[in-house]
This record gives sequence, C-alpha cells and structure tokens, in this order.
Amino acid sequence: MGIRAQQKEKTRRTLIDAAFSQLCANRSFSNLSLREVAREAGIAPTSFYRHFRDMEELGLTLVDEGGLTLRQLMRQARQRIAGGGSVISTSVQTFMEFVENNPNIFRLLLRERSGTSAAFRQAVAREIQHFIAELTDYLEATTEAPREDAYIQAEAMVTIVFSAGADALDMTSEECRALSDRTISQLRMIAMGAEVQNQKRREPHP
Amino acid sequence: MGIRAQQKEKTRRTLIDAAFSQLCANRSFSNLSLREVAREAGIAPTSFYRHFRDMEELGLTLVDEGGLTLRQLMRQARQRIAGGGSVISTSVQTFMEFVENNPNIFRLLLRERSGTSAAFRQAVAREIQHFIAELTDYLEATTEAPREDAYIQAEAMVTIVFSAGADALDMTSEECRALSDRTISQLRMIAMGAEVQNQKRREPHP
DNA sequence: CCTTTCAGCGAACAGCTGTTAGCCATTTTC
DNA sequence: GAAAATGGCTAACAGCTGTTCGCTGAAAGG
Repeated sequence: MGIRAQQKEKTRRTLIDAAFSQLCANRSFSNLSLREVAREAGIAPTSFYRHFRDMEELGLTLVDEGGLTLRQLMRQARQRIAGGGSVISTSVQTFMEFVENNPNIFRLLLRERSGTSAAFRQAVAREIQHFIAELTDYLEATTEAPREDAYIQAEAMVTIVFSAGADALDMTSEECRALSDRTISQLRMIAMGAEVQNQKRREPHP
Repeated sequence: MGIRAQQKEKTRRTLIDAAFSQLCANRSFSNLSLREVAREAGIAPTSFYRHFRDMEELGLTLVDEGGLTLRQLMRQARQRIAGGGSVISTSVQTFMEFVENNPNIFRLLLRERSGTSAAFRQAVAREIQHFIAELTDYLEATTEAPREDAYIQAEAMVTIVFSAGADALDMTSEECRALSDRTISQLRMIAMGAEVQNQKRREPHP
C-alpha cells in the first residue's frame, strides 16, 4: 500500500476514534457535530469530506465496528462455554463485561436502535438479528425444539439480555451484580417454559 | 380562575401539543429546537420562557404526560381483563394498540430512556418501574409466588412487551400481528417457567 | 380610577453549524 | 522529470441557535 493511502487510512481511523471518544452518557452521536469530530481529530472541518460523505456515513461505520466488536466478544464466550461452563451465566457475564468495558459502543447501539435515522435503525436491527440467529441455531441443536419455537425463545432471551445491558449503564457495580442475577433467573424461566412447551407438544394427550 | 391564568394555561398547552406534534420517526426531542417549538405554537421564541425554564423542563412535562396516558390505557385493559379475558393477550393487544395509535408518545419514552439527560432517563425509568410494580402485585396475588420471584417475572414480562412495542414502530400491520403472536408466546414461556420454578420450590424432593 | 403585574413581542447579540471555493504541497502516474 | 491526482488547509458564506433587553397593552388588585 502506498504512503498516500496509508496516511489516508490513518486519519480516517483518527476520525473514527475521535467520534467514539466523544460518545458518553451526556453526548449521543446525533448531537455530535462534524466540526467537533474534526476538531477532536485535529484536522480542518473541510478535510472531513475527504473521508466521509457526511456524519451519517461516519455513524454507520461506527455501528458496524461496534457490532463487530460485540460479536467477536460473544464468539469468545462460546469458546469459554465449549470449555465447560454454564451457557446462560457465561453469556450474561460476558455481555455485562462488554457493557462495562465499552459503555460508549453499547450506548451507540442502544440509542441508534430507536434513533431518527432509518439507516441506523436498520443497521442496529441487523446486528441484533445476527445474535438471535446464532442463538436460534444453538437452541435448535441442543434442545431439539422446532426451529420456529427456538427462534421465539432466542428472541426473548436476546431481548432480556440487551435490556439488562441498557439498565446496567446507569447502575453501580453492586446493583449490576443484582441485575445479572435477576437476568439469569429470567433466562432460566424462559428456558424452562420453552422446555415444558416442547414436551407438551410431543405428548399432547398424557 | 381569572382570564389571565386561563390564557396562560391555553398557550402552555399549545406549546406542549406543538412539541408532541413535531416528534416523529425522523425527529426526536433532543434535536428539536426551542425556536421550532415556538414557531409551531405560533408564539415568539422569547415567550417560551414565560412557560418553561428551558427545553428540558418542557421535555420532562412531555414524559410525564406520555407516561400518564399509557398508564391510564393499561388501567382500562385491566378492566377488560376483569370482565373476562386472557390476561396476557389482552395486555399485549392493548399495549400494541397504544403504540400504533400514539407512536410519537411511545417514541418519546423509548428514546429518552437511553437519552443524554439523566433527568429524562430517570423519569422514564420511573414510569417503567410503575408498570413492573403493578404487574408484580398482580402476579403475587394470582400465582401465590413469593414477592421476589413475582418481581423477577414481572420485570421480564414488561421488558419483553416494551421491546415488542419498539420493534412494532418500524413494521407493517401484518408484521405487527406476527410480532404480537410471538410476544404472547414469549410471555407464556415466562409464565410457565415461573410456575415450574414455583412448584419446584414447594416440593424440593419429590 | 389608578397602579401594579405580566404574557407576549421585536430587535439584537454572539456563537455555533454544514458546506463551497480555491490554494498548496506532496505523492503517484506516465 | 513533467503532469496529474489528491489529502489537507484557510477564508468565507448563509443560516440557524439560545438568550438578553426593553417595550406594550391588557388584566388584576387596591
């Protein structure tokens, strides 16, 4: 790769990092101006256009990167599970660690999920669908439930976990532990309920 | 009440309604300017200050009003249930109707739940806690489960329903029906799982 | 009836925004 | 080595923002 392209990639990264660094509890992507990002990145406002058409394009890049980070982490969790560990509690623990260690990434996904840009909403929805799909496969393989039931169960579980992550953002670490415990209980409820439903389906007239 | 106070109350309402009317899929409260609201209400920007200290105060008023509207609706639902009807499907149906008929109110609650103002987040969290508390009471009374278990179950159910409402915002009415069905299934899973857990607690060694 | 109160107004301010035009220096291409 | 391409810059624009000030006319209080 030429020196030219290398430099370009470098400042592009600077812009992305600058944007991520400005996201926090009091500052969402939508009230983040092009000039602020450029200032934080140490470049002129006009140079922004050399890398992104507008703020929306930058935002979509952030969503993609954030989603990727989260997905990679959950892949690691699955390895931990394969090495012997409770599926539910390991997953919840991993997810809550992600939220605690990367609050800004999670805040981005959370906010843009219901934000004002349809493109953003769809991008986040895709990420979540990806999660549901992976969990559906897992449930289908391990519980032998029909695919549709597995999907419904997976959707419920992902919803519960995401919502717990959102609540965790405003909590102390003590409250977080209590929340994790409740979340695990809730996932077990869903798993039990699904199992019962599955058994009933197989033995309709006992 | 004097003519003076009457007029004041009237334009205050005009401001609130103007703000609500500007909320839509592409426009959240946070990127809504004081001047836009005043313009829509047909008053001078400076007159805004005669009614609210700033936009945040207006926003908190909207959250309170929106939460109240939702709560009143769900109270009606409980009457429908008392008059004979499935608890779960009646509740889901009522909630989904609310989202369909008042998308802007629901969008406000949804967005400010994870917004940049701590005061907003707390206000929405209070509304949701109110829901969970009411459902906890109901479950405790009807299932004879210990209060803590009832709370965990109620929290899971409210989470599922709220999330379904959020998803419904971007869906066609057909997709909405499918979503409602899935949501009902998920709530039944939770109810079944909770029941099983409760039975196990009572008969630890069969 | 006279005075006080006060919702609403217009003008004006400094400060921020996105975006365009054009220049410069350096890398790339031929 | 000349020519083209390109990332970054400054200057400048029109347009929007929140907020202050001082005025007006009508209602309320005495």
